[in-house]
Amino acid sequence: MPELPEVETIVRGLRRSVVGKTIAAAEVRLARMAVAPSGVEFARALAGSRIVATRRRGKYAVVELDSGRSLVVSLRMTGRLVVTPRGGPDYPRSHVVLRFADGARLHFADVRTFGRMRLVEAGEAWDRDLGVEPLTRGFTPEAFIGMLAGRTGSIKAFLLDQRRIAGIGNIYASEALWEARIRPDRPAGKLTRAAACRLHDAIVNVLRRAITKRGTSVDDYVDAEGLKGGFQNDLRVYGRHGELCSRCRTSRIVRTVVAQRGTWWCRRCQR
DNA sequence: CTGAGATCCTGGGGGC
DNA sequence: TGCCCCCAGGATCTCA
Repeated sequence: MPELPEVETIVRGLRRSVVGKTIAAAEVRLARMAVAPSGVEFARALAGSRIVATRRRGKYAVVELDSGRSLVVSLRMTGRLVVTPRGGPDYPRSHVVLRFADGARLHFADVRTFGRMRLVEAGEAWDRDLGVEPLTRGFTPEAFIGMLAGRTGSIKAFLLDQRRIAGIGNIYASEALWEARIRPDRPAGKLTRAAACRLHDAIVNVLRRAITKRGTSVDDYVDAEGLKGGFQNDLRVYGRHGELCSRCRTSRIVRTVVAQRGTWWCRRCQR
């Protein structure tokens, strides 16, 4: 599942490979893919535009066009944005294709077709419901503590809520909670100050380390070049139920369900 | 406001 | 071993 580090890696790859290119044609091959505006209008609006920048907001990839509009891409679970060279083979399950004037192509491929593409106008507040970016100055320990106050839901659910902090998904929520030694089902508002500070640091650290390793490939994720990430080798709990905890080396990692999501943690280390 | 459940879709894992 | 069934999972919408 592409989360913040994976989308950041994709966006950096796109920055190198497609910024400056002009879209000759856009093709929506699978009609039921959620593309806005729909159908012919989407293709017509993109044709002739030049890509001027790519960036990330939460788990969204943003492709900025010279028209001032932006193409906002949500990859959900299995979405991919992969660039193929002129004359190269087609890409599997490529449901939306941007063909550039130089022959290269940007593929929006998605096995489960949950991904979405949306063309937004200049200045449109498409991200108004997204919370703070965890890797910016605005995400301070004090800000985090303030956000937690009074929240009765689990800290795991809080971390997954994109309206609070944008970009954390199931993998990095589990990893950050392990690093901070906090039970995933603890009520968010009940964390001690010290625990909240540990979690704040853990979130920032795990996301940064994952970006350094170009993201986590546990199932479908690949970057814009079609390459897997490397952070799956650094995961301490996610998907590792039954294995000994690498910190206490006493307790085995368990899998429970918290906030309707599979959650991996160490009963001994995380309180 | 807040939390829970349904929804979408398919590969792959678990169960028999 | 092989086959079939079931279900995870992010965001969004509806409902209590």
